[in-house]
Amino acid sequence: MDVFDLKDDPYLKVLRPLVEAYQAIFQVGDRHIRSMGLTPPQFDVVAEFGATTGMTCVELSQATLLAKASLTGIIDRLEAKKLIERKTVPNDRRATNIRLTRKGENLYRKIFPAQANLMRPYFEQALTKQEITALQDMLSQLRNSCRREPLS
Amino acid sequence: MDVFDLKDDPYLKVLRPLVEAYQAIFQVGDRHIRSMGLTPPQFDVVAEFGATTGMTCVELSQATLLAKASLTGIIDRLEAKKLIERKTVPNDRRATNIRLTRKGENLYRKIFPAQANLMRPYFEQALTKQEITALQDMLSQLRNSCRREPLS
DNA sequence: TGAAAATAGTATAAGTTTAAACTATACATA
DNA sequence: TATGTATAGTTTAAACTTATACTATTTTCA
Repeated sequence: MDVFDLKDDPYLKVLRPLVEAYQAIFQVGDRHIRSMGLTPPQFDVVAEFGATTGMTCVELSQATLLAKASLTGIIDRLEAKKLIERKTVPNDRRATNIRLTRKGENLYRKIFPAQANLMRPYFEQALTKQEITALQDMLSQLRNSCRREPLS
Repeated sequence: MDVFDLKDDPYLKVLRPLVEAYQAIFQVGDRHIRSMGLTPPQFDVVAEFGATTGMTCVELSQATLLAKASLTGIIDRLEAKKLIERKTVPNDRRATNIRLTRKGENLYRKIFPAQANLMRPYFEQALTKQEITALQDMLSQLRNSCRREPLS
């Protein structure tokens, strides 16, 4: 076990601000999403379909960062609300094409811009354009580092 | 609804890197935590008790950022593992003092430094000291902004 | 070709999250 | 002091997450 001053530990320094920012951001957004009758993961799915003509479950999983196993239930409930539909894929009987219904598209056109408009001021009042770019870069660095094996 | 180029939207620019970094960081840490027989929230609770002589449920909730209602079950399971114990508080019969058992302290002394040592290299290889400080500041800004009402 | 390996989607179980309501106790103040 | 209000912790129900395993298909390649 290394000798290390915990007050200077980069992990411990970033962890709490990261969790607090993450929670605060989603607390604002989630309240709005729930008021529209969706749960946050359900919104993620609807939001992802934007201009597309549908995706398979695996593609949707990659796009939304939701686990494949979680999607089964989320899609079930969106289907029950008649917001999306599952269709068979011609050349692969394992796969499913999932897409918005007419009703789902209407909801998308309403809820997605509203969500972006709701969140934008919180970001604009907190950070300059340069800071946004810097933040974006540092978070990407961190993500890449954690996906690689560590040096030591 | 504002006219706005979505490609420049600070919210949309930061959101995905934030979620990806968050997931990648916790994916590394969580694997380690589970290998020690704890779930991530259970680890958070054990880690929080460090040098303390115990806390109430509300204090623990503030310290760990876990919801009060979630803590009931988490504490139940940690108590079943004999890692923490609930004791009554002298002057307030509503409150409960929660603290590590001997067994829980031993686990804490082992698992907390191990976790910090595991995560440190990923952060050190991703960001300089200055960047760590900048990241910390920007995340705090964002948190504060989201906790305030928006300007507009 | 035909068996092994990979893939798509679903199922399962344990644990967590959220919002909401509820119980018991403490506090405030009229 | 009585009564309303706040607080601590728990409970409930619905949805989600994770790891794991399973079914049905497709792909690979010996």
